[in-house]
Amino acid sequence: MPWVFNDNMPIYIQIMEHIKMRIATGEYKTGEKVLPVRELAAEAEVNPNTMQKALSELEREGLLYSQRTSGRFITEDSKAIEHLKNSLADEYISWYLEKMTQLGFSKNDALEQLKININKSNA
Amino acid sequence: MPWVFNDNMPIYIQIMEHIKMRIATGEYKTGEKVLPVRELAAEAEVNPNTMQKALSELEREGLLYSQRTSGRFITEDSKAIEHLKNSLADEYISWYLEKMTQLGFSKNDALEQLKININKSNA
DNA sequence: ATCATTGTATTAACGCCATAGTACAATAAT
DNA sequence: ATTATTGTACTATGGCGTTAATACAATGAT
Repeated sequence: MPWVFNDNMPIYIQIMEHIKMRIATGEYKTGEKVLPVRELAAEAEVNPNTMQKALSELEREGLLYSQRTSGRFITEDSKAIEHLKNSLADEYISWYLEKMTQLGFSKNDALEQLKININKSNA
Repeated sequence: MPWVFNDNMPIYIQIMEHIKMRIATGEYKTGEKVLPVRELAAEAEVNPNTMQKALSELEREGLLYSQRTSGRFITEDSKAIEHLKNSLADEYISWYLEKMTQLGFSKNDALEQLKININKSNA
């Protein structure tokens, strides 16, 4: 499965978001070992240095930890993972409301437009 | 009113979005003259070259046009402006649904979470 | 003990973004 | 006619992101 990046944001930031998403949804499980940097880099078709940068940032944020030579693992702090999922969701909701408000929609309009879009794609 | 930028995207891209928003909402009206590059740059606290880049990109997209020395103007194509507003809204909606879906929410969950957030902030 | 695997560090090169400073061409204002 | 204003172009500099290539240290596997 190819990792998709866009050009207006640093790749390493997008990798971080990608991995956060996988942790938040439980696709990467608590304490689970992740693939070695070099393999992840190959999978994402990215330079190992770039992957390393993303991973060490995630480590700094406490979502991963590495053991010198046995590999790198997802945090065992399940509260942190729960918190991650909630804060991502909050982030997305706030962003949506903010943008729609800037566009001139009220909050209820923003809700309505979402409803309409969902119903449309169900038809 | 200070223009707010974040660090993970080129400033000129963010300026483009900022101005698109103003055009879409009608804050900048059809055919209206916009401030000279240098003044916009000063207002945004950005280098004139950066503002120039954003403006010429918007011109390439047909949202602005410039007359050699009399200044720069908002497009008079009101259909394009209407289309801009719709496509921005669609973009925001799709993005929200996509992210929430990736996080493991169903579309209806995404709707519910939005409702909850709106009610919370009204309380 | 040896070897492969792991995370990590370092150096070099290139491109894009942003700033700074300067200049020019066309036109509007006087 | 002269001047100010406008968009535009150009050069140089610095920083960050990305790739490439290489190397080292620690440990697990054999």
